[in-house]
Amino acid sequence: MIQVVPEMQARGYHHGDLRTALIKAGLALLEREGPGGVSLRAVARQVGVSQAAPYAHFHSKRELMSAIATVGFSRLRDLIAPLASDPARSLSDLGLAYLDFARANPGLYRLMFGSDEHIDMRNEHLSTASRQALELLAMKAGRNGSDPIRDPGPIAAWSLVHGLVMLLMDEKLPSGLDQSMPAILRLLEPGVAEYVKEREL
Amino acid sequence: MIQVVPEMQARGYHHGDLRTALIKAGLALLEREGPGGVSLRAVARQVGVSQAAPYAHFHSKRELMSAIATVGFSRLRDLIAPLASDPARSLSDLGLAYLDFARANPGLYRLMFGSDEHIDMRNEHLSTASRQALELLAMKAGRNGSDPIRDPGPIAAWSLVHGLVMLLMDEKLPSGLDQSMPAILRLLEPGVAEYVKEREL
DNA sequence: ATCATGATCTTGACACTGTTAAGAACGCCG
DNA sequence: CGGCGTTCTTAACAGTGTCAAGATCATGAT
Repeated sequence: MIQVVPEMQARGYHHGDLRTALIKAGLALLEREGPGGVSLRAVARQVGVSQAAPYAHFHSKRELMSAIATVGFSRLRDLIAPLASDPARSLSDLGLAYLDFARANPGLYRLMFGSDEHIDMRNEHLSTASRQALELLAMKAGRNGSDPIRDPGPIAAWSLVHGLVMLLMDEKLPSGLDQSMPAILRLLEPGVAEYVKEREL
Repeated sequence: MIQVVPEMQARGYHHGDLRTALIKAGLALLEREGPGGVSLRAVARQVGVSQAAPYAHFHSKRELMSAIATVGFSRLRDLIAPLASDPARSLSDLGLAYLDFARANPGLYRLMFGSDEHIDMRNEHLSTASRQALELLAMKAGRNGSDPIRDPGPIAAWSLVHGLVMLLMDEKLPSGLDQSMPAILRLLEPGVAEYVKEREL
């Protein structure tokens, strides 16, 4: 027997692929309960191992959560990548796609873009996955060659969408706003155009 | 002796004013550690009472946190109240004041406007304090008589400022943006004006 | 083929958390 | 002065993240 790759052989003392199983179970629990509701022990229970088993693969709960957030950023990148970067409609279209992602994965979004109490942005995999997704997003959203640091346009756009996502998820806004989203997102475009014209960029 | 109000008599078996002392200590701990770092036992320890003492004044930790958030909304209302409601500059000025409040009390802001895992919006005091502050804010920001439900302007404005606050607090944005804030906030005004003109309001 | 080694997993424990029960100490009203 | 309700303490429970010790397994070296 020439090393049968242990796919899906969850029987016996050794699990076989505990690391990814923990991440998958964590993702499920995350969407069901939110970031605060994920407990390492519950994830282990779900997978059918003891409470301390995860520590063979993650130094801490925070590291598991960081791994989960990492797959979140990969998903976001894959979702953004095929979108056209039409400079005219890009802002609101990108905003809608971003919004869809957040509303389809609220727990994951909160984990990725919330406070760093649950994840560790110094984690290498996480920080590169995050950078890749956000740089792609900035590339599709910004005018080519603009300085994303000083340019208020992209910052305002991201803030607007992020704030909208958060307020919607936390139910701080009245319900039934779904068809207003495009109009809300487009409100920024005249201001950005005007800013660009004034600075003659 | 006509009922000497027990101010500041923290000695003996009975504390004297434990309820407000807990709220005050909770506020301090909240700003030092964030909402997730506040523990009922730590607050009790700070005040010098046993772990179960708070339960004479609050049914649960969530109720203490709700009381803390309530003073947060009162503070916000008092801070917004004296501001002029100049319809021309109101949006960005209000936004700057709101932003100042959030950055001066990041833990409190997160508690007030974050997810409802820590506070209970069905709490009567909290919901009225919240409503008062937000209605005042909407009144100062909105055109008089506009329907705040369907009008995308106020929603976009709140979302923009809230998102900006969150991204700044969570250090997702590059540093040194302070002087860009007015420009960022003003980016919404042309779009709102245009929207109003189109609808001929 | 055996064996040692390192990776993986279990059991048991520790300190911490929110919360409740039982009872002690206190202020106040009759 | 006596009872009573409020306030507070101690003790306990289940849950958490984390670590230490040890058991089990897979695999490479001999």
